Amino acid sequence: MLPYKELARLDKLIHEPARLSILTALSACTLAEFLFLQELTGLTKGNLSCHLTKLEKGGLIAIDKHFVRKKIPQTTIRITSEGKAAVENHWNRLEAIHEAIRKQGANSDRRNASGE
Amino acid sequence: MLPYKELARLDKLIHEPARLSILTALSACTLAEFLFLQELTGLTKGNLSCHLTKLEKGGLIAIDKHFVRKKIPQTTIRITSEGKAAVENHWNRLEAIHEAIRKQGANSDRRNASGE
DNA sequence: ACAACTGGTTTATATAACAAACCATAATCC
DNA sequence: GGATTATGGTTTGTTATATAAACCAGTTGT
Repeated sequence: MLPYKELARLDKLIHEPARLSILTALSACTLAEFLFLQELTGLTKGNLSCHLTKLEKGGLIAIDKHFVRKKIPQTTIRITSEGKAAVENHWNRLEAIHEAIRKQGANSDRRNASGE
Repeated sequence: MLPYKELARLDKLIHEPARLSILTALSACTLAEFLFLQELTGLTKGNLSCHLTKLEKGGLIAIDKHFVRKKIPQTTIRITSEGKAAVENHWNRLEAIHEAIRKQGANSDRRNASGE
């Protein structure tokens, strides 16, 4: 596909900054606690909670809500294999698109679609 | 700043896929016609129009609406110097963040904030 | 004259992001 | 032992956003 079109059509579930941060962070951990993830990303709890829900619905992460010693609530998150593949793929595509544009972009100084 | 925080706080005016595509395309042209930009990015007219308005309000692009031979309406767009700097900076930051995470991310497999 | 096309803009809607308020339990203080 | 604060989040509400669909003025074709 043309690089600019590909760029314009990037998956926004993954591309959104907060979620890209979450997913990339999770790619580097086997398991992350909610509060750890909050500190890493700097997001508010409410915000993080919403983004996690969205990512879980998309099948990119798995959320486990449990209690420590049957008392203290604790939410742990891990990335799914699909999630991991999706983030890696996203970063690779970003890089590839940017590279493609850098190479061919120099001689694309046309003002209209027909090249008139 | 910590790379995950920086990632989560990226400027969304620039980062949004359609606008990143528009800005990156404009960086490679001295001037672009509306329809040319539409073909490059694959966006609908209405959608493109809205994104352009937003980018203009942000001072990243300049829009010139005029008539060809006093008859045919034509909208041409060029990127401002601030806009050009902002997109280049955005791509550079994305790359730098990704690189930083790749380097230090390997040993960040901690489950909680305190490193307990 | 009427239909269809150009080159867009405006409007409407559905979704999104985010902050603020909330809630249950637990530990702390007096 | 009652109130107070802290922990670990979730729910709710507001505002902004992205997108499609409808529209519009002018022009060209028949």
